[in-house]
Amino acid sequence: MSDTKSLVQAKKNYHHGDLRGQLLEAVRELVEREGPDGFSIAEACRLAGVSTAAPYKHFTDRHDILRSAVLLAMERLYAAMKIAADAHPPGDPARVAALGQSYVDFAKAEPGMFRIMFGMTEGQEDCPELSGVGEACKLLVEQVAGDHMGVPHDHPSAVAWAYALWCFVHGHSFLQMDDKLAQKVPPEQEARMLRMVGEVIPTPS
Amino acid sequence: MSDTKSLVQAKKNYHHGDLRGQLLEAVRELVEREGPDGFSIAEACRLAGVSTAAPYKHFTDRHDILRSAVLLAMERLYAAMKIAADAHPPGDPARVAALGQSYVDFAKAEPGMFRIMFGMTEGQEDCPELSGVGEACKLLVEQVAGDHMGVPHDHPSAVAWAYALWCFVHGHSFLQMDDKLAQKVPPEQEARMLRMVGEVIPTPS
DNA sequence: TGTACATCAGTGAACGCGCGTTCACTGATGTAC
DNA sequence: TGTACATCAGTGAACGCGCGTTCACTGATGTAC
Repeated sequence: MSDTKSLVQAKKNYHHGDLRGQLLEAVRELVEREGPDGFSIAEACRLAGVSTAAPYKHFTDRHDILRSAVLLAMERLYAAMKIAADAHPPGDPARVAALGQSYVDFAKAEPGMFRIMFGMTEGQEDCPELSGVGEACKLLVEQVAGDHMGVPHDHPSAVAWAYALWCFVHGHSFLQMDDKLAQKVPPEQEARMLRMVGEVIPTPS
Repeated sequence: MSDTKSLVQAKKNYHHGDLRGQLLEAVRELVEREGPDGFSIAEACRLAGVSTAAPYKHFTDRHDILRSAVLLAMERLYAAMKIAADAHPPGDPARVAALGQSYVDFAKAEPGMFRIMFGMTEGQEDCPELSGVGEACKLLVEQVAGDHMGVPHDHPSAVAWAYALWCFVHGHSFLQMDDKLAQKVPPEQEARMLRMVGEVIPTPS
């Protein structure tokens, strides 16, 4: 048994079980291990234990693979945010904090994918599925913000505050990944910061 | 006159005036035009109008070039932040807003370099000069925060609030560059948001 | 149940490409006399 | 002022490499009879 098989654990014989899914998983693994630039089709194939021609049975080209991997990651992020939001009743300040924490946790768990999701310029601009999940995330934050402020989710104040929240949490996520300019923030301080954010109740104007 | 020359405007004959500087400028140009990944030594040489071997008289390798370009960009960022901070008296809420605005403006003016500065994982970890400028930026924000709150720059509350400020502005910068998840924020709203941040005066604990 | 066949997910060899880096070289410049 | 020479920033050709993509192929699987 080669170590390639042990890593991805499949490939019974000729026909793969789910090569598409396994390739996307290989991409994720590579991006996390080697960094956002450390991904190539060849490497992913090696990881999945197939020839370099195999992916073209499931994807049109390199962009398609990366886009699909990003879409999956976005769905993971949305799922995490949803779970966090659902764990607290509307209006509970802890709900805002939990939502933010889920975002930060995702960035810490998958820094490579997170960077690609928000730092890519390559060729994933016009992808309706991607913008769909993006919109869903945005809506979720706006709903939590609206509940928090006691206004509908599409109230301008809720939208504005949701955006400000997002900025804050997004920036914190990036700075923690980089640790180039910023100090590492210990978990307690991070939690306290997010709790404070949840306690701010802007007055709707 | 080739368009290469017209772009970078130099190379009198054999000896270049300042090839080092011109290569770094070419990198900046390429990164802004083609995106963070669209940089190669070969392309930069083409832009500067020299052979692909020339850079090795000034840099040790690819990493060295990129690191030098990032360092220059960091110094531009610091200079912009310093000017913004110096334009207002200590304690003036407008000073905080101006500092934030300078940061956002830089990200908008040089999105490619900004992404590389804060998104690179390649090989610029152990660069004392880089961390030096990074520290200087951080100190500047902490000083502005301390002045704003009426405490010394190294007071824990100033440090914490400076970090929070940075998160917010950094996140906003990234979200505006991406415009994947977030709407484009019009300049007036951006200015209002930064002004509001400047009006928050956290009580030091 | 057994055979014939269509399907299509895989192979593996090959391609052209642009890259980073090296090498021996060349020729412009500044300095010593 | 003029000549000889050391310096060193440039050249241009070459290299090996890994990449993305293609191609004709092969063989496992499911279905029809």
